[in-house]
Amino acid sequence: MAREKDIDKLHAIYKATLQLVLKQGFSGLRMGDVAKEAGIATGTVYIYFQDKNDLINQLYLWLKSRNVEAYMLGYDASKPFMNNFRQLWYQYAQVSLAAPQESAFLEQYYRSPFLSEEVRNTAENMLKPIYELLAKGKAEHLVKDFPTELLIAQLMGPIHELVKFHAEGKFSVDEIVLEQAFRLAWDSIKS
Amino acid sequence: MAREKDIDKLHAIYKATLQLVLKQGFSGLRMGDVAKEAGIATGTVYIYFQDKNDLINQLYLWLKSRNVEAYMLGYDASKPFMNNFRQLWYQYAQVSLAAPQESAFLEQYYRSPFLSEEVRNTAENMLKPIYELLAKGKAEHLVKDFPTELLIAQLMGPIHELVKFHAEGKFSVDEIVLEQAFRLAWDSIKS
Amino acid sequence: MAREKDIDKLHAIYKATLQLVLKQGFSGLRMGDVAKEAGIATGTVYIYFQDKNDLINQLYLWLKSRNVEAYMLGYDASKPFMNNFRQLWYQYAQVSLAAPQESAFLEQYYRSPFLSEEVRNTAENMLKPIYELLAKGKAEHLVKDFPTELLIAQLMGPIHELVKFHAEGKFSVDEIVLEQAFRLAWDSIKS
Amino acid sequence: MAREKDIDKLHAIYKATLQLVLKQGFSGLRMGDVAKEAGIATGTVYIYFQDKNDLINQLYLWLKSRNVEAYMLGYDASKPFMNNFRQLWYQYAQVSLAAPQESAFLEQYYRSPFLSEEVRNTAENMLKPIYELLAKGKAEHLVKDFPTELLIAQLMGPIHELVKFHAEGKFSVDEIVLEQAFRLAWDSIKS
DNA sequence: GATGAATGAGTTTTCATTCAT
DNA sequence: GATGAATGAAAACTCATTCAT
Repeated sequence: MAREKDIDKLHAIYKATLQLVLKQGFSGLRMGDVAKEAGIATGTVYIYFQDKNDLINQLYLWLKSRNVEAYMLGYDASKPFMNNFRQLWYQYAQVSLAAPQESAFLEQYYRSPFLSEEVRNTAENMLKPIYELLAKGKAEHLVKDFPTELLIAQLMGPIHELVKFHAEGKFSVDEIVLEQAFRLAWDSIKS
Repeated sequence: MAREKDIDKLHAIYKATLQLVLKQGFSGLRMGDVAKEAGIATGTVYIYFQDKNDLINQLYLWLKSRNVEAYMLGYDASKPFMNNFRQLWYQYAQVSLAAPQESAFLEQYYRSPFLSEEVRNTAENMLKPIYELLAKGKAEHLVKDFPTELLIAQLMGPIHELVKFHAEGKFSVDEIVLEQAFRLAWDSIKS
Repeated sequence: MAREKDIDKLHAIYKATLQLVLKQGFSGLRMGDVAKEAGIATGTVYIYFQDKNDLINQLYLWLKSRNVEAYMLGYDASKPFMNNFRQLWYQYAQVSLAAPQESAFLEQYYRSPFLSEEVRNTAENMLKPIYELLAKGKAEHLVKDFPTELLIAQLMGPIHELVKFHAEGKFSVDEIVLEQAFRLAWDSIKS
Repeated sequence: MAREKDIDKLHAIYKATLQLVLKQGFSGLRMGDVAKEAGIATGTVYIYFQDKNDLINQLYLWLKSRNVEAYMLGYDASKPFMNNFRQLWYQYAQVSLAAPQESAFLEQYYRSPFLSEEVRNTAENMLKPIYELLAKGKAEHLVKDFPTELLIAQLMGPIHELVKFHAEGKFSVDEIVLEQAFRLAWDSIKS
C-alpha cells in the first residue's frame, strides 16, 4: 500500500503535516489541507498513509528518530561517564533548541490520544541509553543515588522547559546560558 | 425574574468538560457530550459559553486560578527567602501531584492553539510572584546569579516532568522521592 | 391570551418586527431579536402573539389596514367617477410613497408562504372599492372596456414600481413626477 | 484526472432549488432537501456553491440571464423604435407569462436581503438596453418627454402585476388580453 | 500511482417555544 | 403580566475517506 514511490512526496507530506499541526493542533488538522500544503491531491495522501491516524503516528516516529539519531551521535557506552554525560547533555540541548518547534511538538503530543501505544513505546525505548548512562554514573558514585526516573526528570525537565521558552520567544538561549544550564544540571545531580 | 444563571450548572459544565478532555483530548470533545455529562441540554451550554472555544478557554482559566490559589496559599513576600522557597516548591509539587492529570492538562494545553493570547497572558501573569522570589534570592546571594528564566526552567521543569511520569503511572512519587527532588532542586540553584 | 394589556408594547413589537423583516427578511427574523428590539423579554412576545407565524400575520394585517384606511380617506362611492378616481389615485400613490418601505413590505410579502390564506383574502378584499370604481368608470364609458383586473394591473403596477425605485433611492418621486405619473395613468385607461 | 465538475449536476441543483423555493420560499429552503431533490449528497452541493447564500445568488443570476436572453432575442438597436418597442414589450410579457412563477420569483427576490449588492447590480445592468430604447423614443418625439425611470415603471409595472395575477390563477392572460395590455401601455406613453 | 469530485455520517450551533420564578 | 434561562429538535456545514477517471 504505502511507500511504493516518491520519497520526496512522503517528506512533503510530513513537513506539511508538522507545519499545520504546529499552527492548529491535531484536531485542527485536515487531510485536505495537508494535501494542499504538500502540493498534491487529497487522495494521494492515502497512497502513502492508511489514514489520518497513521499519518500522525508515522510523523511522530519520523521526527523522533531523526531527533534521537542527532543527539545520540558519537555516543559510545564504553567511554568514561563524564564524557558521555557532557556530550549527551549538550547534544540533547542543542538539537532541541535548533528546532524548538519540532521538539515542542514531540513533547506536547507525546500524551496525545492520537498516538498509539506502540509508537509511544518505541519512542520511550529510545531513551534507554540515557537510563543506562545514569545507572552507570550512580554505580561509579559520581551521581547521587536517587531513582533514575527522578534524575531523568531533573535533567530533561529543564531542557524541555527552556525549549518551550525559546520556541515562544520568551527567553533566548545562547552559548552562555547553555553553559549555565549545564552547570545547574550537574550541580543538581552530582553526588 | 426568571431563573438566574446557575453557578452549579457552570461548575457542572467545567467538570464535565475536564472529564472528557482528560479522557479523549480536545479533538474528541463534543459539545453534546459535555451537555450530557453535565446533565443539561445542549443549548444550555451555549447560554454559559459563547462557543466551544470559549468553553475551553474559560475552563483553562478556571483550573489555572484554582491551581495557583492552592500553591500560593500562605505565601508572604515579607518572609525570609528560604521559608518561601521551600514552602512554594513543596506546595507547587504537592498540588501538581495531587491532581496530576489536571496539572498535565494545564501544562500540555498552555501551548495549544485553542488558547487565546489573552488567556495565555493571564495565566503567565500568575507566575509573577515566583519570578520575584527568585530575584530576591539572587539579590541575597543565596541563589546563583543566573537569568531568572533559566532558574525557573530549572525548578519547574523537573516537577512538570515528574508529574507526567506520575500521571502515566510510570513512576510513583512519594514523600521520600519528593524530598530527594527538593534536594536536587536546591543543590542545583544554590549559589 | 392576547391583548389583555399594554398597547404600547404591542406597537413596539410591531415596529420592531417590521424593522427587522425589512433588514433581514422573514426567514432572518428571530423572536429573540424582536423582543430585544422592542425592549422586552422574549417570553413577553408570546403573551401578545401565539407564535412567530401569528406575529407576522398580525403585523401584515395591521400595516395593511392602516395603509388602506389612509388612502381610502374621503372616498365616497356616490361622488362622480373622476373625483374619486383622481383622489384615490393620488392618495394611494402618496400614502405609498410616504412610507415606501412599509409599502414595499406589503407588496413583497403578499405572496410569502408565511401569510395565511385568510390574511391574504382579507387584504384582497380591501381592494373591492377600487374594483367597483373601475367598473363604474367602464359603465359610464369613461374608461376603456377592458377586464377590470387588467385595468387594476395597469394602474397599480406603475405605482408599485415607482415606490420600489423610490425606496431604493434609485429615483426620487416629487410633485411634478407624480403629476406626470397620473397623466400616464389616465392616458392609459381613458376610453 | 478525477471526475470533472459536472454541469448537469449544477443545473440539477439550480432546478431543485428553484422548485423548492417556489414551493416554500427561501426560509423553507433546506440544503439537505436541495441535495435530495437534485439526487446528490448534501456535501456535493457545497462543492458547487460556497454556502446557502451563494447558491441563492447564483440561482438568481442564472435565472435572470436566461430570462433576459429570452426577451432580448432579436433586439437590434439599429431597427426603428416602434419595431423594437413592440417586439421587446411582447417578448418581455410573453416570456414572463410563460413561466410566471419564475418571473414572480425574480421580481420578488430582487429586493430580498439574500441577494448581494453585486448580483443586484449585475441584474440591474441587464436592463440597460430598455433604458436606451426609451431614450431614443423620447429623442424621436414618439414618446412623452418624461423621466425614463417613470416610463420604465409605467411599462414594466403592469406586466409584473399581470404576471402575479396570472401566477396566482386570479386572472388568466390570453392573446386578447395581451393585445389590450399593449394598447394600454402604448396609449400611456405615446406623446 | 495520481487526481479531486463525491459521499454522508457526524458536529456545531441556532432559535422557537416553554416554564419556573 | 413579565422575565429570561432552559430546552432540544432542526439545520448548516465539515471533512475523512472512497472511487471513477
